[in-house]
Amino acid sequence: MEKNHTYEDLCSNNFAKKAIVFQIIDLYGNFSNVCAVFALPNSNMFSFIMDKVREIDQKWSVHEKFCIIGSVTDGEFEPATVENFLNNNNERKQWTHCEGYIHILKRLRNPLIDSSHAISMMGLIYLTSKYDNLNRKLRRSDLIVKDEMNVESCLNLIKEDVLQALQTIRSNLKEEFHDILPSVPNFFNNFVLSDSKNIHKSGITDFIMKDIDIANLNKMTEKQLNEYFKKITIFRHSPSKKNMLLLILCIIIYGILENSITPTKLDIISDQTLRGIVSIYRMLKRLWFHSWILPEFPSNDSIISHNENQSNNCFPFDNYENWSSQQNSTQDQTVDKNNNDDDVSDVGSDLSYDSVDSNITTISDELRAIEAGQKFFKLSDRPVEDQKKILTSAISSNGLELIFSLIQHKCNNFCIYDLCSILLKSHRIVVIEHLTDTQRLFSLPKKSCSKHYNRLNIKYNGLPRMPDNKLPTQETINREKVTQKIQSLNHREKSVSLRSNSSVVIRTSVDLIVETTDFKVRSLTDFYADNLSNNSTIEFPQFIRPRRKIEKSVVELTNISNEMVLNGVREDQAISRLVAELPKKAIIIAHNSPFDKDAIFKAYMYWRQKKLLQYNFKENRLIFEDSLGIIKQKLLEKLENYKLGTIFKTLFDRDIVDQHRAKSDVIALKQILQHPRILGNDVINSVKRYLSEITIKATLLKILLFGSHLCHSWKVQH
DNA sequence: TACTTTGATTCGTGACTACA
DNA sequence: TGTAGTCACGAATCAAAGTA
Repeated sequence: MEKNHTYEDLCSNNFAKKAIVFQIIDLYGNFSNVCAVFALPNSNMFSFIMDKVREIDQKWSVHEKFCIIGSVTDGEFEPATVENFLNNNNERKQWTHCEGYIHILKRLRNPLIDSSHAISMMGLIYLTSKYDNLNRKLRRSDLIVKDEMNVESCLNLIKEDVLQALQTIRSNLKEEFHDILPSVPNFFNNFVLSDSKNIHKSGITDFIMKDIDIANLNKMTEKQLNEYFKKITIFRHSPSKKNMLLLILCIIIYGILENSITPTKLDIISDQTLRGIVSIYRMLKRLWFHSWILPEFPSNDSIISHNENQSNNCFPFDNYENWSSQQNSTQDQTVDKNNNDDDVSDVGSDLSYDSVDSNITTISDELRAIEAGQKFFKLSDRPVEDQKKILTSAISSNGLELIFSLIQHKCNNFCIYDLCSILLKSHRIVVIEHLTDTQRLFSLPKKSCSKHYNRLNIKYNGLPRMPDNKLPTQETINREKVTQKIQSLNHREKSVSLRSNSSVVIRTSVDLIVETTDFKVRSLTDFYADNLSNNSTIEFPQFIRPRRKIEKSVVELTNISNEMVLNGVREDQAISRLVAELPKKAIIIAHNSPFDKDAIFKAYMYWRQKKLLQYNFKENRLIFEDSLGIIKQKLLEKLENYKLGTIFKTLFDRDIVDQHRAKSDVIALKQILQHPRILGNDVINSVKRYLSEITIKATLLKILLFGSHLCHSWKVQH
C-alpha cells in the first residue's frame, strides 16, 4: 500500500486539489458510525481514493454491517468515472455519488418550496432526480472552485455547541429522530472538510477526464475556457437515499426554530435575510404538513416571556413586542445623539438622508401576515404558475445560506441554534421590498455595519435613510441639465468635489503623513504636512506625546519608542495647531489616506470631548485622497505590492531614508507623485485633474440615481 | 409558437492589501 | 490589532436570441 497521506499533505498546494467525502453508513440505519475522509489529489486520484477505502475497510471491518456507499463532493467530477473505476477493479459493486448537501439545498430550495409534492426524504430524492440543473453542461465554476462560503457553512454546522444543543431537544413530535440525535456528534467528529484556502488557491482542478485537455486549460482565456466547457457535459447522480447530511440539516433547522434562548439585541436585518427566514419557515411548514418535521406556529395564547427558558412546541414568536418598543426608545435616543454631533463627520463623507421607521415590523408580524395570506400569496387562490413566480421572487437569493452566513457576520462564537433563536425573538426587521435596484438600499449587514453602509453611502443610524416616497424616479432626472453642468465644470477645469452637499473648489493640495501608536486607538506620535500649493509645511520640533502607549510592534516598525515621545508636544496642542494651520479647503493626499484621516479625526474628537481644543474643524472642507489608488492606476508598471517603500524603491532604486518618520514619508511621497513614471512633473495639477475626473464621474452617477434635485445643492465657487 | 439558453446587470461576498 | 478600498465572481433576474 502506498504511503498514508496526512491532512497537511492533502491541503498543500501541490497535492490536494479537491475534496471528496466518503460516507460510511451503518446498513441497519442506526447511523451510529459514519466516517468521512477526503481529498482528491491532482495525480493518481483513484489510487488514492482506493487507499483510503482500504484504510476505512480495515478500520471498520470488524463490523460486518458497515460498507461504503459512496462519495460526496461539490460536483466537480463525473461520478460515473469513479463508479467505473471501482467496478473495474472489483473493489466495489455499488457506489453512489452525490453533491454536498449545501449544493443540493441550493439547487433544491425553490423547487422544494414550490413543489406540490409531499415533502419527505423520498420526495427530496425525487425532486433532485427531476431537477434539470443536476444534469447539465459543465460550467467553468465546476472546475474552478469558489466555494469558500459553502465550506464555511459546513464548518459552522459541525460546531459542537450546535450538536449539543440539538441533543437536548425532546419532543413527542419527533420521536423518530431521537435515535439519530445522539449519534450526530460521532458523525461530525469523523467528518473532515478540506481547508477553504487551499481549495480556493488550488486554481483549476486537475480534472481526471480523458477529454479535458488539462495542460492547456491554464493557458486559455476566459472566453476560450467558456467555449471549451460548452462542449463537455457532465451528469450527476441523485443523492443517496440515506443522505445523512440533508437529514441533519433539517434537524438543525428544526432545533433552531423550536427553542428559545435569552434574547440579545442584534442589528436590524435586511429584506434579504427576512426572506431567508421566511423560506425556512415555509419549508418547515410544508414538512410539518407531511408529518416529517413538525414546527407549529404560535397561537395568541402561547405568548411566553423571553426571560424564561422555555421549551415547548410552539414558536416563540410572540414575546418580543415589549422588547421591540424598548428598542424603539433606545433607537430614538441614539438617533438624537447622532444628530447633535457637529458636522465633522460630514467632512469627506457622502450624502445623508433622514431615517424612516414607518415600515418597521417584526419577524412575528411578517410570519403572521404570511400565515394569514396577507403577504406573498395564498396557495389556494392563485394558479400554479403565479405561485411559482411569486415564491421564487419572494424567496430571493440565498435563503438558507443567508442564515448560515449570518452566523459568520453577526455573531462571534455563535452557533446557528443560538443565532436563529435570537433572530426569532429579538429582531426588528426593516422590510424593504425587493423590487428594483434603486430601491435596494442595504442588505445583509456585517457585525460591523459601517463597511456596508459606507459602501452604499448610507449614514448609519440604525435605520435605512431614504423613504421610498422621497426616492426620485428616473423621470425626475434632467439628464441634459446634468450633462451641461458637468461640461461647464470640465470647461472651467475646476477641481470640484461634491463629496459633501455643498461643493467646494479646492485650490490647495496637502501631502501629509501621520504616525500613530497602534491601529486601534491611533493616537498621534508624529506628524508632517507639506502644502504643495505654496510649499509651506506643518511640522513639530519634537514628537507628539500620544494619549496611550505605543505598541511594541509599532516601536519595532517605526523605531519611535515611548521614551522618545515622552517629552513631545501634547496631542491636544498638536491637534489644535493642525486645525488652525491646515487649509480650510484642501485636497489632502496621503498614502492609504483613510488611515491618516481616521487618526486625525479620532484625536480631534477625543480632545474636543475633553473641551481642550481651541479650534474646530467645522468650517473645514478637507477631502482626503489616497495616493495608493492614484499610483496604482497611474504607475506604468505593475508592482508586487504598493507599499510606500516598495514604490519608492522601484522608482528611485533606493530605500526611503528614515522610513516611518512622518517627514521622510511625506518627502518620499511627494517625490513619488512628481516622478514622470507616474503622473508627469506637475503633481498638483495632475492630481487635481485626476480628482476632477473621478469626482465628476461619481457625481453623475449619484445624480442619475437620486435625481436632479442634487443640482440645486451645487454651489460652485469661482 | 413555445420553450430553452444566453447575456447583461446588479448586489453581496471573501480575499487581499494598504496604513501604525 | 481596525478600517476601508479594490477585485473577481456567484446568484438572481429579465430580456433577447436561439431552437425544436
